[in-house]
Amino acid sequence: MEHDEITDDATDEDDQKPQPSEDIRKSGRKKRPPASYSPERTEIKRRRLGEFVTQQDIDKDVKGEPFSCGRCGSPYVVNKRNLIFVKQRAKRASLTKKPEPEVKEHYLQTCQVEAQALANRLQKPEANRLFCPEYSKEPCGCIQKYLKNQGDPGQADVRARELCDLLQKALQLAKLKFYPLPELDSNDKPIRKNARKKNFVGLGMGHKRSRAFEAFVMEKRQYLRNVVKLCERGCQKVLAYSNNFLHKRLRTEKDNCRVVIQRSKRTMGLLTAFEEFSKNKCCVDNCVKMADTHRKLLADWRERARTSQIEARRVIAEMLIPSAGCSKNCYNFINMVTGSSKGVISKVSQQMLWTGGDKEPPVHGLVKKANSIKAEAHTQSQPQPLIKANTDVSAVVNPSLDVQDIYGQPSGELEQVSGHPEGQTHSQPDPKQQAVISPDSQQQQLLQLQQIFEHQQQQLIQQQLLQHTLLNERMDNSSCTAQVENGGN
DNA sequence: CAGTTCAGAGTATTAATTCC
DNA sequence: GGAATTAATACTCTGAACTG
Repeated sequence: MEHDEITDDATDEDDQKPQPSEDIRKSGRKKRPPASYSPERTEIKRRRLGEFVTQQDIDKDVKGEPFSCGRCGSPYVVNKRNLIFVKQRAKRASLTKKPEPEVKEHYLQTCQVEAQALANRLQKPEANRLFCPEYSKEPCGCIQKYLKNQGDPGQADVRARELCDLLQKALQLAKLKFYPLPELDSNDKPIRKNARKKNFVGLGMGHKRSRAFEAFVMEKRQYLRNVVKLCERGCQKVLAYSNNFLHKRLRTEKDNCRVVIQRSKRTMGLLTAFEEFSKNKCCVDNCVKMADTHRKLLADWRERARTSQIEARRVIAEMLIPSAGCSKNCYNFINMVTGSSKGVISKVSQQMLWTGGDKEPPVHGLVKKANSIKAEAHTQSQPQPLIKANTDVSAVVNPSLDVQDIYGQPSGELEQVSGHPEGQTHSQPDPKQQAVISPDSQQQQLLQLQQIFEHQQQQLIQQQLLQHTLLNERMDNSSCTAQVENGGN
């Protein structure tokens, strides 16, 4: 009876043992083989998990030659599963790469020709804007599809006229400004000089769009998105507004940006109330019980997560801090509290693992890029000795180089394994940027980086030793089993 | 249950431009 | 020169479906 209640994990362990003979109890039920709680697994299961277990596997996987760690002598490269993921990802990325510029260009030209033909047919010049330019992996063409393929084909021009009317109205309203325009003469010049100044034109010097345009865009955008089913770029084409028009934070507005971001339950205030938490099941540890005991903490976490994406990541990181060994809040619970998706939680979790518990989120890629461009420009204007010192620094502190050398892996394939993931880059300042940092702080940073690197290396070595030990145990066991079997035969 | 994948959507940045 | 606008681009997040 107790055996039947053993968890799946335990069952997994059970079927790893060789089963010499199927003993039958008096009751007629099969006798279960003795359960082992060691981390052994069956050949099939081990292969499914992507672990490398045989000598054959070892020989195959490292450049076709037997691998041996320069420090600990382990024949393993950290974790083959990660290697496989990296390879698969690289393979998939190559399959889903962006279209060639010529292909995209050709697509846009075709769109323009078709739209021009439509404009001629309708005798509305504005209609030459009526096409969707979006082309990331595949052409979107939402506007074209709506005009050609949806509903009665005979009504295509009716639908085109409808979109064209919206476009005309949008273009008309787009000319209006937030501030009253001065009266113009026949040459489109203000009748009175400095007329705008007298009307007290505020920030933006009269560029700001009118409320009428804003209201029109907001209303019709909903219709185009929800009813006509156009993509965002398609809506922008029809309603003559830009990406920034929606998202740019204006200094002259209280709410900053015009669009209400409706991207998550969190921002929409649709998260589960704390009172309801205990009614939901999250995991075996029942993390949701915290809603009864630590409600203030949860409320604080939720409030912080609501403020920004970056803060949300910090909160997730805090929630992922292990307590009592490796026990930590489950993904479902974190999702309930913060509203963040599993993908993000998973990313943060990985970053925490890679960095040994660094809670700070990585710098946004564009900021990183912009900084490196600025630093590069700055470096070029710096005196030569500083640049040289900088180069040395990069050579010393770049763990990926060293680790890759140790493992003898081809570059690019081990970036995840090498303890130098994307998420970690924030804690390691761009070497190029260090050109502008004083020598003292540079030395301090260098010291910190070296400590981080040493810590990572220790972790890797520990992992390898563990795997080595496990393999030896397995090989011992399997050789024993083989001997027993041979003896039996 | 932890983690991955992927399409679609949102976000952040640059560079050019306009206007005063 | 400063504050607004734009398009283009690249990056990140969400959420559902899926895997092991």
